Amino acid sequence: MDKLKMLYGELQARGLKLTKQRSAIIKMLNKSRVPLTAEEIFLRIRETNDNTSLATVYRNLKTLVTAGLVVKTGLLEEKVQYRLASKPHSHDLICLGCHKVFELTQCPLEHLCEFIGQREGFTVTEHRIELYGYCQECGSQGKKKK
Amino acid sequence: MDKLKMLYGELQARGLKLTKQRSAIIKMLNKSRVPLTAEEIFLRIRETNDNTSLATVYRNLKTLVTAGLVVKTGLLEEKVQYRLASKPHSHDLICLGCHKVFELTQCPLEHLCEFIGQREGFTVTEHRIELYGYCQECGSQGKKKK
DNA sequence: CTTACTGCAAAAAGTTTGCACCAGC
DNA sequence: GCTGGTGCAAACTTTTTGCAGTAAG
Repeated sequence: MDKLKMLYGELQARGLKLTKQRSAIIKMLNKSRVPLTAEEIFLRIRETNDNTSLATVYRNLKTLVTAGLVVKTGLLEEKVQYRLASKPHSHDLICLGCHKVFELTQCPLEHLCEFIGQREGFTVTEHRIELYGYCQECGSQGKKKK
Repeated sequence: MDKLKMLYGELQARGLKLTKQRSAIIKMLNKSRVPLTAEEIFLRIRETNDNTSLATVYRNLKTLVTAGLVVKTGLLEEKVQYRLASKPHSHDLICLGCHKVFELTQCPLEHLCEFIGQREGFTVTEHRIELYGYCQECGSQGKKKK
């Protein structure tokens, strides 16, 4: 729950209010092992927090992405998904079987980035890595998905 | 133009026909330095190739993505974009200034992947890396975008 | 109090689909 | 010729917006 406090701090630092709906969205994303679509967030929030509108979810996701607290994913999926931005430089291991997301706490590119940038004459300011495959549980089944 | 031939071969190998529209889409993606949205492709194709429908562009993009010839990108942009799948394991340097995409011909993760996978108990079958920053021309301007 | 945030309903944007016709192989 | 591909228009899904009312700081 420490992470949540930090996030709330981030919000206030940017002059954003901490509304019931906004905090619900953040909590939901924080709780989920899997990235969520806007609609999924909406549905889950609604279970506890009665009248909440999908429009608000969209508005907040946009705000949070702009604020850098949330990132989009899901290029391999049908729909755009959202998840909390990870701590600086952790990346994702995404299981094609169960769709869980495992975080790499150590960035494998950290040191490579500068080097690559220099070689290509490019100033790398940000990077995104997604590793796809199968986690231990989904193991070698391989074809399981869908 | 060698690349195009290869792609066409890929198509036929999968029993997909090489229609005028399909080839136009591929050429367009091949020509562009920047990933394109479905609509952009449609508009550009239409300039030369009269009556073409947006629906066909969507259908083909879907087919091509499934066939593995095209990939989605654009998590940092508003809309989903498409580009030709790169040769096995090249990755992207994406300029935040001019939006051009530079390809890394050498995969920095190649050897790291297995290692990471093992350490995390994860079988990595695929990965996606996007490096963002500024290319030489856009250089240190830094704030240029928008 | 002030200003940002919200819900609702309506609108816009993006994507898919049914159908009759057409074109690669 | 057969089968998959296409254009068009309509349907659908996803996302955005205007507005009046509400709540956080």
